[in-house]
Amino acid sequence: MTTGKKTYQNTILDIAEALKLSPATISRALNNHPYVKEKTRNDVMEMATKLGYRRNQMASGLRSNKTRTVGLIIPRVSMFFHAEVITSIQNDLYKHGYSLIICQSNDTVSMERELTETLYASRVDALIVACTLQTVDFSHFDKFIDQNKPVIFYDRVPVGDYKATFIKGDDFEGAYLATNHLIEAGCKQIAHISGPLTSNLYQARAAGFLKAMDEHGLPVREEWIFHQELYHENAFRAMEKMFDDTTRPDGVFADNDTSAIAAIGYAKQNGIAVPGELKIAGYSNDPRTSIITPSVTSVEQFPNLVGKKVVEALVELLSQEAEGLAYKTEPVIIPVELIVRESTAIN
Amino acid sequence: MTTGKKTYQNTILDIAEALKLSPATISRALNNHPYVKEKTRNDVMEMATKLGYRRNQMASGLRSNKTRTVGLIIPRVSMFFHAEVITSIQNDLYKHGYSLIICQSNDTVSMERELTETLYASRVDALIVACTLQTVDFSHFDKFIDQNKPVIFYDRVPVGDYKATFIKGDDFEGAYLATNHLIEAGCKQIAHISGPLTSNLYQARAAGFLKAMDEHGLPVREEWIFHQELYHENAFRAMEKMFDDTTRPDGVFADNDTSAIAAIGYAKQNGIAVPGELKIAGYSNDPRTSIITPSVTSVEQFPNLVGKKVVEALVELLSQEAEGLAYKTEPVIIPVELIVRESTAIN
DNA sequence: CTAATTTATGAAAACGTTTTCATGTGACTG
DNA sequence: CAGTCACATGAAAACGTTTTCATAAATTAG
Repeated sequence: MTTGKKTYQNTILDIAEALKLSPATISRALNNHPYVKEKTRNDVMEMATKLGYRRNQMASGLRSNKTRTVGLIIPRVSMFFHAEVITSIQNDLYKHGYSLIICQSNDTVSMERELTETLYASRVDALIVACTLQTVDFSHFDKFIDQNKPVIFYDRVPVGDYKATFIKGDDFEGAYLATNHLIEAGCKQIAHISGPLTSNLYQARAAGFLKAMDEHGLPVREEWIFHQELYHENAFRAMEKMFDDTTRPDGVFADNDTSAIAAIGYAKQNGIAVPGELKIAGYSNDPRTSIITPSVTSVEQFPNLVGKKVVEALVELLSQEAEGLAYKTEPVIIPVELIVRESTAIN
Repeated sequence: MTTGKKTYQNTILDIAEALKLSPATISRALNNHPYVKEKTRNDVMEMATKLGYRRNQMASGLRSNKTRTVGLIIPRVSMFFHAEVITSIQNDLYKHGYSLIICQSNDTVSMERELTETLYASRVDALIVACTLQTVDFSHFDKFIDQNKPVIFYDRVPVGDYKATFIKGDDFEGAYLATNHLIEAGCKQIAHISGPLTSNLYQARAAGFLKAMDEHGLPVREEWIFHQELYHENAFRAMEKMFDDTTRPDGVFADNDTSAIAAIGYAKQNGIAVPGELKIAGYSNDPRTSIITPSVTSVEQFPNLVGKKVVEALVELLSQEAEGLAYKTEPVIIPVELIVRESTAIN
């Protein structure tokens, strides 16, 4: 090798030089600009692949102020529902030429804040967020909103007004369906293991639960309504409390499947027959629900559909761009479906 | 507002102007360059937060040829093992100031190729890969290797020599332990539901299985060794084949838990007692294994440890950088542990 | 007290694109 | 056939940093 040129890293200038054209033309050819001759475009494309050229996103992003990258903040990738949503989002987004930076807040507000900053520094074109259960102040997202960069919330969304796009499940309906189903299966004394009321999810589910109870004129026992982090141990302890009494529930509606599974576990350990003495329903249709014995009735949330809708909205917002309004005024509501299994069978 | 300046997007120049300093000094202050007065640094920091300044990664990356971003390619985020690994990687990486771009190959080679190109275009500083089960040609990663950018493979790694860093589980040992355990529990006729032999994983596990069988002088029936995609239906069909015969296996070692669970399902449907007539062991210690009845013996792979080791190696490689060799010559082997449950209990 | 060195800052170039503006074709219009 | 207009290209500026080089100020050495 005589000319001591750099070994790899081919740029637009290398193509320009090779073809005796200006870098401007190369750029235009690569970006499908209309004013470039068919032949020129072909030449450029050919030379580009020949030289193994790859656009430098840094340079491109700096100049055009677009990164073709979207940031995603979720509590944890290892939660079944979110894992499915991500898979769907990432695959769909890729088809539209966008990359995804996935970040986990570990369900803490401070981390969510930091990540928002980091993603802002990376100048992502948009943000997709399933926020923390404790997030009630959303000002850390203002930076994006102010710059007209779309922010899409899914599943866990801000309550109240906010200049962002909302894609959410029909949590009210889900809870209503499940509770109704328990009642129709014969339950008269139903407990509700729910999450923190800071989140829209559990507000809606609590309401759905109460509506069903109310419609059937069933009394609601305050001590049987739990608002707590939906961990296995918490649910187990809730069960202990409920059953440490002479009047016992004959139905439990849990706001996630981990809690429902914990309830099943408690029942097994204490010789309580499910569904004979106690019926249990969960939420999310986690794969575990169909495997455990007895299998657990649960509410399907269609994570793939959620992902699809998120990307749909995003692509629309990113394409119109200039025309103000970087958000959709109406929330998209994803339907739910009750999957009935053994844990709520009629005796 | 009289001066029609841009509303947000504060840059280093804005700080410079506000403090009557040059942009160079601001940059140095922000990057902890030694030659900057204590007071100056403080002033800069203060003004930076006051103006809500955030470094523009595009510009920074373009100039310094560093993005502080790492690319990750995995088959699917929704696989339990990988979800756990990602969580661990992402959290650890974040502590070192790196972001992660997560991509899914959907376990297809062509997608893996494309994603590698995309991540190259984004000029990520390094690549973490759990490759496809069918990836036998690794030339698409050469672009990174040639430019001395670290490539770290975990779990599914290239067989043979390749200038990259390997973090892998002790698959041979895992299979050996599981098979041994089945034998010691009394099994004499053991089947093996394994994955495609293109992958290092299943080569090693096949070998471990055979070693254990051999050591105990047990015969291996060719028709009971399956190399196939490890899906539920495939495993179910394998079970049908095995049990459609007069001589039936009394033990099944499956290379993942989905297959083991399918085996349990088949046994349940056909009235075969587990562990009475048939003992079953799986691989990965998926949460489902401890929930199903009977619970399934499985091999724990310590995904968190895998993630930790990946980041450890990466940070080391990225820090030495200049000193050639962007890979570790010795693979890191993550130990495994057999988790014994009901499905292999002695009768 | 001067010379050499270290510390602190600024000016300006550089990174690889995209985009505005200018310019030159050739084709169409009236 | 002159004037307008769509097409095709190039020159050069711009994006916001980092970094090299130069220089000034402060410190140390001799």
